[in-house]
Amino acid sequence: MRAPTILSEINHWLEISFEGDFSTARTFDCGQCFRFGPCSEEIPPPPTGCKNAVSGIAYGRWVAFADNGTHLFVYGSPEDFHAIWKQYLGLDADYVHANRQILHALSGTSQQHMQAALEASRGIRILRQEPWEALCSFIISQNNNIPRIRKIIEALCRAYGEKIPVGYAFPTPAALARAGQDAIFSLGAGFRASYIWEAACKIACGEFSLSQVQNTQTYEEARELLCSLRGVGPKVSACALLFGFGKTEAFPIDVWIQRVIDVRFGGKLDPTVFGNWAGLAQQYLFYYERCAACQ
DNA sequence: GTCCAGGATCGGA
DNA sequence: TCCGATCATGGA
Repeated sequence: MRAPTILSEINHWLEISFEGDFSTARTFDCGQCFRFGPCSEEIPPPPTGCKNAVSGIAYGRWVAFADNGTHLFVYGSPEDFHAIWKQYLGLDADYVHANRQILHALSGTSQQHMQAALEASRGIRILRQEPWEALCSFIISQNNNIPRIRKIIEALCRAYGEKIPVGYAFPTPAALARAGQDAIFSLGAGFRASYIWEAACKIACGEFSLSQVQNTQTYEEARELLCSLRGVGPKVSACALLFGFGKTEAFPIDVWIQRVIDVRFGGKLDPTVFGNWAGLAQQYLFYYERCAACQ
């Protein structure tokens, strides 16, 4: 595939050329990350033709993204684009191939449903988030709704994240370990506070290694490691591995995905048919089903 | 007041 | 192994 390249730079907006599709709105509104929203900061507007600019914080940096349907625009330095955002946005992965693989894994009505899901979700990319942020975020997500997940995460960042030029970084495990379980509870985390605090303590003191999860030989091994943490089960571990560890074969099954499988795939869908891109197929189905529910 | 939210844990059958 | 209750909280 053709490597993503910077075409121009105007008012700190980098214009990026890349292969495949990219939708800013869908990528940041499909429930995989919780720290991005409509760009309200006073910065130069993105070049003409752009809509749905979003901004947020990842890897300890404030950043904004926008697109005009064909090109992507990144508000940041070329150095950060190559060092961080290229990978973060999945521009280094072959989505043309991925989409083909996902569709060809199915046939008949199953393939038609997947085709519809892909069209509805076109341009969604699986973000490569920081492992701890993804793990912690999806621990918070359990039996919770997205607006409140965002609210709890923002409270955590404001209270225990490092202050950066615009906003706050996601708090480190050490910072949350020091904060204590009661403090995390008081920010609105509810029964999840003990899960967050215990995981933070184990990581901070070295009893649990995120890099060991990253470097396991098999996916199953990584999943078992994460599930050894209290408050981390099949769904949370799969989301963390997919969005935080770049393990795109993960296929998180929540109530929405289970509904898709029951209603559109006759009650059974084997994720392994999508190979290394099961997670992307899952995200298409998730967005598709949630959109259908909104209309 | 009731129900639900990108679930996981625990106790009892 | 399976199943239901329970876990905080806030918005609909």
